[in-house]
Amino acid sequence: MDRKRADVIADELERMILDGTFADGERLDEVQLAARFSVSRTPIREALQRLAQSRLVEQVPRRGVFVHQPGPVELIEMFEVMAELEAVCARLAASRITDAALADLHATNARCTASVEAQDADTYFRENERFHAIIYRQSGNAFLEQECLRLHRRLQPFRRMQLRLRGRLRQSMTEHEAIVAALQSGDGPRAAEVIRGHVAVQGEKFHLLMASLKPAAE
Amino acid sequence: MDRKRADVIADELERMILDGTFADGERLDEVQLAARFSVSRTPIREALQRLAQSRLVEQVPRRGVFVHQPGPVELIEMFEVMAELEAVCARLAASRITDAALADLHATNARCTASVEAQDADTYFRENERFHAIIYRQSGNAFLEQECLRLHRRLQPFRRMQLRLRGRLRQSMTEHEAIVAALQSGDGPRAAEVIRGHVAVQGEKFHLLMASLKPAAE
DNA sequence: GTCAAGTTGCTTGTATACAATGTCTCCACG
DNA sequence: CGTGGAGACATTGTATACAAGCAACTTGAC
Repeated sequence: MDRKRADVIADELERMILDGTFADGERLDEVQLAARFSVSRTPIREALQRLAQSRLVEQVPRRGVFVHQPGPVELIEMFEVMAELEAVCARLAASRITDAALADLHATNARCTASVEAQDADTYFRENERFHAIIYRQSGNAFLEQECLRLHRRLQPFRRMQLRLRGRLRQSMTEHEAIVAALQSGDGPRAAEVIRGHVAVQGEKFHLLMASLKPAAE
Repeated sequence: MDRKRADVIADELERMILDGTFADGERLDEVQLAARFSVSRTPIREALQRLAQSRLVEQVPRRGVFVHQPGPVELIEMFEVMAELEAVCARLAASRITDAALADLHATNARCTASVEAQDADTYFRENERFHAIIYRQSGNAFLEQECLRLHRRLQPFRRMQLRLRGRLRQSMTEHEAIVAALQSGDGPRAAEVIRGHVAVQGEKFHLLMASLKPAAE
């Protein structure tokens, strides 16, 4: 499947916005971007519209598009929704999960733990993502799975900041173990409860992190 | 705020797809639509891309866009997610809801019941939508509220089909009362449980309806 | 000196022209 | 008679030209 240029530009712009290349509230000029990517305005406009639907930019008619970095409140809210969605996935998965998926969860968790020991951040994130993706899939609800993947992807850059918190990773792995154990025993409510806390704490930790990084901001 | 042409066209196309004007799998020709709306291809393309992000149409590169009517399985899944999302809203709202909102819920419910008696379907749906919107809002999570409104809007046309089921509306109102009662007493888990069933049953009823309407289909 | 109105310039929204690509058909060859 | 390839056609993707609208600046009057 060959993607059209507008798609790769949308991904690139998304990456740039999430990386902080563009400041919050900054206006994205169509012609500048067109020149930057060596394309015409049309693909740029398509890309910007896609970003607008993801709420990464705000489109003001006849004024332009402005990048919309989610503020602390919005982030907390998004993490709260993510936690609830994952809790639903876990609850449903507890009764629907296959033995193969359980084995996969165990293996993924092992690789995840190993990467923590090895301080291999990239592998950690890849395996961590895989862990959660398996649970989404095992909810047995393809629509739910898609929604979870979408939100997970949007929150990903903010999860990365947690690397700086000492001891968080080890605690996180312990939670993963507890989740798998609950799933294995078919205890849906418990799995939901554990994973809800596991995800929600990320939002709270992020909050703390933000507060400590820019104490005088806002 | 004056919307641009592409926006109203997107809404119009969305309405047409949901109304069944376009069959599932039908290709939407850009030039035909352009002629139909008396605009150029550009606004049509923008509208189609918006619909593609809502999964109402599928965009195949170099092939065109095809309407994607959600099948029975996908619908069941969407209703399941809707039920879970509303359950989360109710649980959160139970501890955050204001007295004013509670009064509003009571009033809305009263109007809803009255419209059932008067067999005023339009009023019923408007008030029913308001009822659920209040709960979304009272979750205290603006992001969650937006997501709920999005999904609710997508499922709306399928909810309408339930009018044909005798006695469903009265049952539905009884459930509304139970939800309000749980919220008023601050019983989050109970409110969540009731509203989950209230929404999930719609998916199941819909399933029955589909099966009874086209028994030999598929 | 200040306020207001007109004009200019820049930006977005729309239309059309062009390019690239996929598909379908038709003809030739095995 | 079937199959494969080449070419034409149709459709999407991209570029550019044009129109419309808003904002800011300048200029003139009070």
